[in-house]
Amino acid sequence: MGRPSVPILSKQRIRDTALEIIDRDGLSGLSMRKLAVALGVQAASLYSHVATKEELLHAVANDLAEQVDVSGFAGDDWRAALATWARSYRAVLAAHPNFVPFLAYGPSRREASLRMADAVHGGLVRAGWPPRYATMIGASTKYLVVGAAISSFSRGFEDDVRVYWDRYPNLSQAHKLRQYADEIDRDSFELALSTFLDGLVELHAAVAVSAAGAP
Amino acid sequence: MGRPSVPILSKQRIRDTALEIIDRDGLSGLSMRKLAVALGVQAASLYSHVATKEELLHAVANDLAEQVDVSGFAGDDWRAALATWARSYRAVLAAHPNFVPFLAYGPSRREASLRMADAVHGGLVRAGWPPRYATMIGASTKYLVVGAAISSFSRGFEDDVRVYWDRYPNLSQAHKLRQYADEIDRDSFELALSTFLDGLVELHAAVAVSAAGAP
DNA sequence: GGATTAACCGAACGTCGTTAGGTTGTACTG
DNA sequence: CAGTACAACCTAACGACGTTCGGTTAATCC
Repeated sequence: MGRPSVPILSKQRIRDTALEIIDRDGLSGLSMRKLAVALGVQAASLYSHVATKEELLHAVANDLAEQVDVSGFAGDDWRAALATWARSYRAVLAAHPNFVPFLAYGPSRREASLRMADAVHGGLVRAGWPPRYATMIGASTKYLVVGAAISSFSRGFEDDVRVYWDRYPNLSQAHKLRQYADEIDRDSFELALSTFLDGLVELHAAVAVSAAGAP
Repeated sequence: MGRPSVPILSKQRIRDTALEIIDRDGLSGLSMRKLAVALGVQAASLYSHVATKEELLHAVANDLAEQVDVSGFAGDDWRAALATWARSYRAVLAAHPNFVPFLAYGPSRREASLRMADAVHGGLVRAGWPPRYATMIGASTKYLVVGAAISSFSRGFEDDVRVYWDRYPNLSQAHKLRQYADEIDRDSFELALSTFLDGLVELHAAVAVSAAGAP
């Protein structure tokens, strides 16, 4: 066959198609061969553009991290910025539930994840939080988001639904159970988030460095 | 050849050895062949005791879930029970960091997980929480625990920060270095947990069903 | 003591990620 | 404008994986 007149592959197209397959067939449903077929190519050809499957997945993760909204940390309302960040983060993960488990392997070497962490930390310090608190708050919020994503979206709610079933016998229709689970998940997340942020507001008054904070 | 005089394998020994390999070599470091070698047996022999590798991993997960302490929910201090549960849950996951990512696939059909969820839910309802709040509080707490476990134990970005720390000025904190990472993780978790629980105490006063709650 | 079953083995199947080496088109060099 | 370099795809194969099939032998049951 040889080289095509116009290139068939590009790193971006490979990443996009990989995410499509993951969304459709699950994380373990993605193989380099299946990905190659979806791109109209042989599996070996992918390795001209991608070093390894794992690197590809990290690149996909990086694309997703880029979609998280950290713009709020440029402003002066740190509570709103945290809330926006957390909800946006969660929304991105919820849009690709099958991919969430991969994030469990940590944000190693992902540019966008580090940029995100940097924006959060900088915004909080600028709002008067001592650096150590800024670090902890960023970590805690991420715990909530990632924990919610993993516990909820990634196919695990089947058994939780059974528990809900016992507690709420009026929900006897299976299709409503799914709806209800989503609602419970969102409400649980919002409960934890708002409780956490409210607590932080009190804490801020006690520990904030006023020099960098209010005008 | 043939059947041994005294059985070499047992389900429990297979599970224990599998967890040992995961702890040592990581989740992807466990293969049925390697597991068989560790047990002094051929790979095919495992399938007399275990239907599939995934089922084996779920069984291991079930063993771990059994170690989580939900005894507090038998008492009448729901806040202490929640705190004990969360810390115990986290400790179990921290003891087997390489296994945490598997939990991302959800606790489907794990008896011990269901028992745990049931104990939590029952304890909270007995303390006067409306069932819907009991469900949400259980979910929220689990978010925190699982999120903390995944974000922290399973390959955090301590090493990478060393690589990137000149490029991201807000991240160049000594807090992120490896020797402080564990401390930061624990403190972040405790910050989120105590803030959450404190918020719940206020909420309890507003929504609790007094009939079932206090004496 | 003969049949059944439990426990392990050897060999194989199909799939996986990945690599080596080929072929052909495009782009640059003299 | 010929020649070379390289880029982008190919075919073929490697070793490891989860799993299955059909043995072989020891314990167990009637």
